[in-house]
Parts: sequence; structure tokens; C-alpha cells
Amino acid sequence: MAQRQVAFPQADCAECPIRHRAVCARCEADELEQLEAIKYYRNYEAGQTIIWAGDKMDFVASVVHGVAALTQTMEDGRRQMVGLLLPSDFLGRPNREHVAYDVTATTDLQLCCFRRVPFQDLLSSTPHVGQRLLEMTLDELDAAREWMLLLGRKTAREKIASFLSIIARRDATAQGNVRKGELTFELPLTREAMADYLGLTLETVSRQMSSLKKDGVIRLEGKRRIVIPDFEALMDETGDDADGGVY
Amino acid sequence: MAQRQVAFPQADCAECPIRHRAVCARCEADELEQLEAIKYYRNYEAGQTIIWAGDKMDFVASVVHGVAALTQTMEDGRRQMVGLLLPSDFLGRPNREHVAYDVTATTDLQLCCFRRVPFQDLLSSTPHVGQRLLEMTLDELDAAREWMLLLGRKTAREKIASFLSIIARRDATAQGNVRKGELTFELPLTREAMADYLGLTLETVSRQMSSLKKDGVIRLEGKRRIVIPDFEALMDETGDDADGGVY
DNA sequence: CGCTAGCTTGACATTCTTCAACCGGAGTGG
DNA sequence: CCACTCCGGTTGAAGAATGTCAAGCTAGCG
Repeated sequence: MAQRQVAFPQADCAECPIRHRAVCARCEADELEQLEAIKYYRNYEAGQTIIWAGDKMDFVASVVHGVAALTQTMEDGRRQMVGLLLPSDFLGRPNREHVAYDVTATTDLQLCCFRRVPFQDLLSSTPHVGQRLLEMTLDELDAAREWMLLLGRKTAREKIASFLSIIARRDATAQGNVRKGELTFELPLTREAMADYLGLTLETVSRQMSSLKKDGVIRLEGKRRIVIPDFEALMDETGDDADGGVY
Repeated sequence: MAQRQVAFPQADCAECPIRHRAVCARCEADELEQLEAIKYYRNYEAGQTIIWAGDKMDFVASVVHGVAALTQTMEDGRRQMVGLLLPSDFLGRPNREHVAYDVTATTDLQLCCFRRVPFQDLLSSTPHVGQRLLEMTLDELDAAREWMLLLGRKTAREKIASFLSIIARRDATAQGNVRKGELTFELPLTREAMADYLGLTLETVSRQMSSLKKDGVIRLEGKRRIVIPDFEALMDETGDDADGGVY
């Protein structure tokens, strides 16, 4: 497999696109300086495995560009995605040497890595990284619980609609891809990866995508580019409350 | 509904059964003192709702005795449990006024509650509560991901076996209920609550329990008391790796 | 030009849910 | 004390949703 070159710019923290959402969001100037001293960038191309479950991982990282997936695999090959990391999300676990899940880049990806041990030291010696990490971890736990509802109780169609709305939402907050009420975005996952995310087979994913398309809820431009003509209509298919879980 | 009295002893922190596993585990004497100043106990009986999704929650808490469940409900009544809190587990989210899930006591329950705002102050003014909470939250996230694999990819029989092994394991670490290789424990959940945990119907739960019993993997003493004659045999039914996910 | 990877579609098999009946023990009122 | 009812649980039969297996499509690439 020829290693196509992935080249993202390596920004200074000051111009970093995730500066205000990542683990470093709350850092004071001095803390940021310490982080900067132990950081380095890594790029991966779409499809590459970053690390295998059980391997030793000597860094933790923030996703700067692209999307990474955490997946668990059973002995007989059944696979379930258990984490989908978008820009600003955190990868790795402090105080844990070995990783518990396979980590792969589902798109071209840039990580901002911190050497693990110095990062841990920072956690105990300064307050703001740890506080932000706690907040982010609690958010991820909430997301995981939403995901559990999806896996345990939603129909295939609801699963697809929910997934599309999640991607659309996270994509929309980053960039403003809304033109005259239409929402357009690129799927960061293959049909197979979507199946792993949703606890379905790729055939069922494909069928339900076709069904939503037939019913005018989504349009496809190519296989990966999705157009949502009416976001409300999509939300109606997710099975979630009308208010979108706002409380 | 007559309110049967639930009476757990209210221990001093020094004799608290969860002192070394809960959020307070890492506390120094002075931090413990501050916690003690804002703590109070609450008891609930099995089946009682502690708080509804969307309600205001002015405390956070540690489970001291018993079991509590977090569940999400869809408009049409489909329900998914998204958290099962055993002794020493933490309930509530700092810096969040409203709860996101229904919380119910599935057995008689005692909580050690901390008023939320003072607790938050402690998080920012002292290091050890926050550090412990981060650790516990990361553990819960790992558990949630294990649970996602179960929900997304396991068969009904594997789900039941996995659930039983989880309860057996957590029960065994607390007390030593092993007699001549047999493991006995009380189910803290009704069949319906098990179904909500596992993303199944209660009929399917019942059928699979019967099936495991017929095959000699488990024995039933009454409806709730489970005997595992051979833990290995149960593990073989879970679909998990032989090594039990140790890495 | 033909191959491959990713995707779609069809036919059939399987698993789980749904609907319904029934069981048994605990609590209750006559 | 007995009948009644309710709750949690079990079991059966039928149906629906999703998985499995297989064929075929399309765009991009060597």
C-alpha cells in the first residue's frame, strides 16, 4: 500500500483551529507553554490504523483535522465502533499504558500529540488541563449514553437518521454549510464503518440509505456527499423528542 | 403506595464501606472534613424514582448501599438503561443543574449526597476530588463502551450471560460469596429492568434465562437468586475473549 | 481495458419481538 | 381462613425486522 502523503499545516497554538475546544481550552499562558513543550504533530491517511487494542501507547492526543474511530472486535470478527473522534476530541487515557480499542483514521487525520508521562505530570501539577479533561470526558459519557439508546432501542431507519443528524450537526457548528435551508456535508465513514457505528450490517445501512433517499429525506451526490433538504424532516425520522433533547 | 421504611446505618466517613473506592477515596484529612460538612444521607426503597430527566438536581452523590439505574425513555415508551450504579459509584454531574436521565432505585438504596454548588467549589479549590472523579468517569466511559459492544453486536444469549458475569464479578469483589467453586448472588434487577439494560424485551430475557438454566450454565433459587456452578462455562457464553479483556 | 473497492439490490433464513395465555406467591378484604 | 387480585415471571404461536448469501453495478486506477 503506497503511502500517499497527508500534509496538514502545523499551526502554532495561537492559530490552532481547536484551541478553544480541546483539552487545552482553559489553559493559562504558562500551562500552554508547558503543553507546547511536549507536543508534536502526526498525520495519518484515511484508512490507516493508528494503534491496535493492547498495544502500548506513549502519547495522548487531540484530533486537529479529520476523524478517528475507536472500535472493538470480537474473536469471530463482529465489530462495534465505540468512539468517533472529531476535531477537538481527545484520544488516549492518562495513567494507562495500553490502549483498549483499535484506533483508525477514517479520513485523513492530524493529531496533536502529547507525550503521555509529561502530560500526566501536568494533570497533577496544574488545574486547568484536568478540569477541562473531566468536562470533556463527562460530555463523551453523555454521548456514549445517547449512543446506547440508539444501539439498544432504535430501528435501522432511526439509527441511520440519527447518525446523519449527528454528523450534520457537528459539521454545521464547525463550518456554515447551510445554503437556502439545505444542509450539505461529506460522510466521514464508509458504509461498513457506519454499520460498525450503528450495530447493523452494511447491507442494512445501504438499504435504509436508499429508503431515506426514495422518501426524499436525503439526497445523495455521489456516494458520500449528503444533502438534507429539510433538517426537521430528518429529525422526525430519528425517533428523538422534537426538542432535540434540550433541557 | 405505603412508604416502607428503609433504614441503613449512617456511618461516619471513617467507617464508611465505600470510603476507599468512591469520589472521596484520595482525599486528605482536610478535604474529607470539607466534604463531611456538606454531606447528608438519603434512603430510597426499591422501585422508587429518585429524580426524573429534566428535573433540577441540587446534589451529587455516592451510592453507599444498593443499586440505582439511569434510564432514557423515548416518546413512544421504548426505554434503555444507560447506567447502573453500584456501591461507590457516583451520581450526578458537576456544573449541570438539570439531570439528563431518569434515576431510579432498583433495590433499597442509600446515597451519600453532597450539595452540588459547594461540591463544585471543592472541585476547583482542591485537587483530589477532581482527580478521582476524572478517573471514575474514565472507568465509566470504558464500561459504557463495553456495554455498547453488547448492545450492538451480541446475541440475546450472550447479552444475558454477559450481564450475569458483570453482576457476579462486581458482587464477588465486594463480598466473598464463593463456596466450593460455586458463585451465588442476588439479581438487583427485575426481568423488565434487565431487558432495559440489554436492549431486549422481557420475554426474550425470560426465555434466555430458561435456556441457560436448561443447559446447566446457571441455576435459579427462586426468581432472583442465581447460582453459577462454573464461572468459566458462563464466560464461554458471553462471546468475550477467554482472557476476560485483560491487557 | 479490465480490475478492484465500495456500494446496491434481491431472495431467503434467522432472530427477536409481539400478542396472548397462563402460573404462582404475596398481600388484601370479606 | 379463603377467595381475589396484582405483580413479576414463564411459555407458546405468529409475524416483522434484520442478517446472510449471492449477484451485479459503478467509478477510479493501473
